[in-house]
Parts: sequence; structure tokens; C-alpha cells
Amino acid sequence: MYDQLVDYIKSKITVSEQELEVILSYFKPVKLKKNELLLTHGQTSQRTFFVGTGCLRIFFITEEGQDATRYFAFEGQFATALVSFITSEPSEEFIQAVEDSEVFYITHNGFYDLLEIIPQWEKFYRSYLENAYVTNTRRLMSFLTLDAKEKYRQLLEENPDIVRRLSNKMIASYLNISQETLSRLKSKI
Amino acid sequence: MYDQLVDYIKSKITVSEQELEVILSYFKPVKLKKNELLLTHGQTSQRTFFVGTGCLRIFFITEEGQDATRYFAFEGQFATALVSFITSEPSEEFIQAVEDSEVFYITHNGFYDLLEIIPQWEKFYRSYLENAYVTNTRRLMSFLTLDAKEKYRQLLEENPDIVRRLSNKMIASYLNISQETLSRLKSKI
DNA sequence: CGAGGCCTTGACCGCGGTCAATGCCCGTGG
DNA sequence: CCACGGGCATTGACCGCGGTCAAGGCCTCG
Repeated sequence: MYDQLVDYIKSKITVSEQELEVILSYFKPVKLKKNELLLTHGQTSQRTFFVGTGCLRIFFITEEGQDATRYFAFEGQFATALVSFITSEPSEEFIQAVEDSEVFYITHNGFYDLLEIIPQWEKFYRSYLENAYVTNTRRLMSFLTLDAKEKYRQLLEENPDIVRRLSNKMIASYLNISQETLSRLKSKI
Repeated sequence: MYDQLVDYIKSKITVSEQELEVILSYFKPVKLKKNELLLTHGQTSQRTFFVGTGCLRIFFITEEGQDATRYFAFEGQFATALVSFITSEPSEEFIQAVEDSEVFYITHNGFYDLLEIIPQWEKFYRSYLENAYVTNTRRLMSFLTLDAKEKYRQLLEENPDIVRRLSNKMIASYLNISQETLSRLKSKI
């Protein structure tokens, strides 16, 4: 049941079996129903999640009440409201299960304990941060350069899963366009 | 002459004098004229820069030939085309001196050597990545939620230096609005 | 002194957002 | 099992933000 998580960790760093056990002992499983929130605006992000089955999304709500999705995490991916996790300040972002899901979490304290206990964990965190940075920067560049249609095209190419699996509402929120515009785009393609 | 750099490093991590010397030995100074490029599109980002005097900017050019600035680094700040530095792939981004500048650089290889040699350097990199991530994510959120006027207002509050010191062209590029729009905004405030 | 770059201002217009109406699908309870 | 209600998707009408194009003035540097 922890297999996916083990595979993921081993794909990033080299650790002994003992170390692996220590690492795993910090992760706890949780089951989630669709739409359940793991973190809301104003709370401090104290946990990082690994998705076993289902899907989580990280999003925030603008002053006008629209939601904007920053990230979807499917099976085998990590996710958290990273800014708040790093700064320990109240989070702008929400974390929500998009479908019924089974996830594992490690607490912020646990995560930082591991940085002290397991030398390789620092490398794990490095890789996590690097990935998060690259993903986010690419996303920033897309928003600065692409119009609605181009954003949708890019999504179709680079993340067809998202389009296949999620509702228009979710997709529109991820592309930061209105549902109506997305609907019109789809009918034209 | 290396004082600023020393202060910066000491503010981030605790190192012995010997370690500090090792670290500094990896940094080389360069003088730059205004508009000089340190990296252009298609090259791999092999260096990270620390600004002693002057200002660097990181930007990229869209298909329509507009430039969009991702980051300004003033005195006492680090800067690089981080995505390319991390991935070792050709950079989308350019690095340019906005003014006559004096900077120090460390090469990608040097940087990774230090990760092996100086245990604390891993922590330095961690802090660097965390900052870069937080900055970029906040920026992404601004672009998703604010209109032109609000972006300008936010800039005035959070980075008045940029407004005071740089040309309208630079500011507009940073806010990702046209020079004309910025000009109209300024006249209204 | 001339040329080129930057800033400003006006005219125009297109992308994409909002509002509203309608249809569809699905889950829930009588 | 069917009826109803609520959420999601589609489509049309409208319009405003901000971009482009163009002209004119100013400053700087060679």
C-alpha cells in the first residue's frame, strides 16, 4: 500500500532499508471524499501530501470570488501549499480533493526532522523545490505569453490527463479563463 | 570588495573562516556596461550572479517580440536564469545589465562542487530555492488576480525601488503591460 | 547639431469577461 | 422508480480593459 510512495522516494534518492523505514514511519494515510478540504485560506500549511489514488488540487480565491487553480496532483505526485509550508505564514491557498482520494501526509515538523536525521532527505527536498520552481516558472511564462486558445492548446499537449479527467470548471480554473470561453474554444477545435 | 557577498552568505548560513574562503575562491568579479548581456536565449545558464553595484534583469522575449521581465536584481542580490541553471537545458531567458554594474559569478560546476564540499552550502541553496519559489509564486498570483492599475499600485508598495530607479520601459516590461498603458496609469495617479 | 530612443496622448478595436437563458445530467428523497 | 433540484455546459448579446498604431515633443549622446 505504501508501494507507490516507496517507488517515488527511491526514484529521487538512494537510501538504506533502515532509512526508508524511518522515512515511511513519518507518513500517515488518509481517505478523502470528493470536494473535501485539506487546507483552507488562513490556515498554515502543516502537511505535505502524496497522492495514492485520486487527485488533489491547490487553488486560491480572488477578491472577486473566482477560483484559480495552481496545481493538480494525480496518483504518484506530491503536493502542498508550498509557500505557506516554507514560510509558516497563513496560506493564501486551499487544498482540496477533486475526487475520492487516498493520500499520505507528512507533517511540517516531520519533514524538517527528516532533514536532520536522513542526510539524503536534504537532496530529496532540493529536488522537490527545483521541480516546483521549474513548473511554476514555466506556468508563469505561459500566462505572460499565451492567449486563451494557446493556453488550451498547450494544456492539451502537455497535460492531456487534466483535460481527459477533469470537468470544464476545473480546466477553466487552471487556465484562468472563464468556463464560457473554454466552452467556446472546445467547440472551435 | 567582497564584503557585500560575505555579509550575504553569513546572513544565510553559518560557516567557518576556512569554509568562507573556499566559498569565496569560487566567485569571480566582472564589470559590465549598461545593456550588456550575460546570457542569451538558447545558451545554457552556467553561472549564478551576485550584484555588487548596478542592476541585472532576467527577461525573455515572446513570439511577438515583446520582452517580459521576470526579475530585477539590485545591489546585494543573487540572480540567474534559474530554470536553465537547474535543468541544464538551453535558457528561454536572457540576463542583462540594466546599468553599468559590478557583479560576481560562480559557475554551475563550482556551485555543485560546493554542495559536496561545504555541508552548509546545501542549506544555502535550499534557502535560495525557497526564496525563488516564493517570489515567483506570489508573482504568478498577482498576474492571475490583478489588473494593470492594481499591479502598478502593488509594485509601488512592495518595490518602490524599481519604480524610482528604472525607466518606464523596464517597469512596463516587469508588469507585462504596454508602455502606453503605464504612461496613462501614471498620469491618473 | 542631428538622430534615435523614450514618453505621452489620441483613435481605434479585439479578446475575453459578465450576464442571462436554456438544456442536460446526475444524485437524492418521497 | 420517478420527480425534482442543483450543478455544469453551451450559446448569444453586450461591453470594457488594455493592446496596437500613429503622431508629436523631449532628452541624450555621438
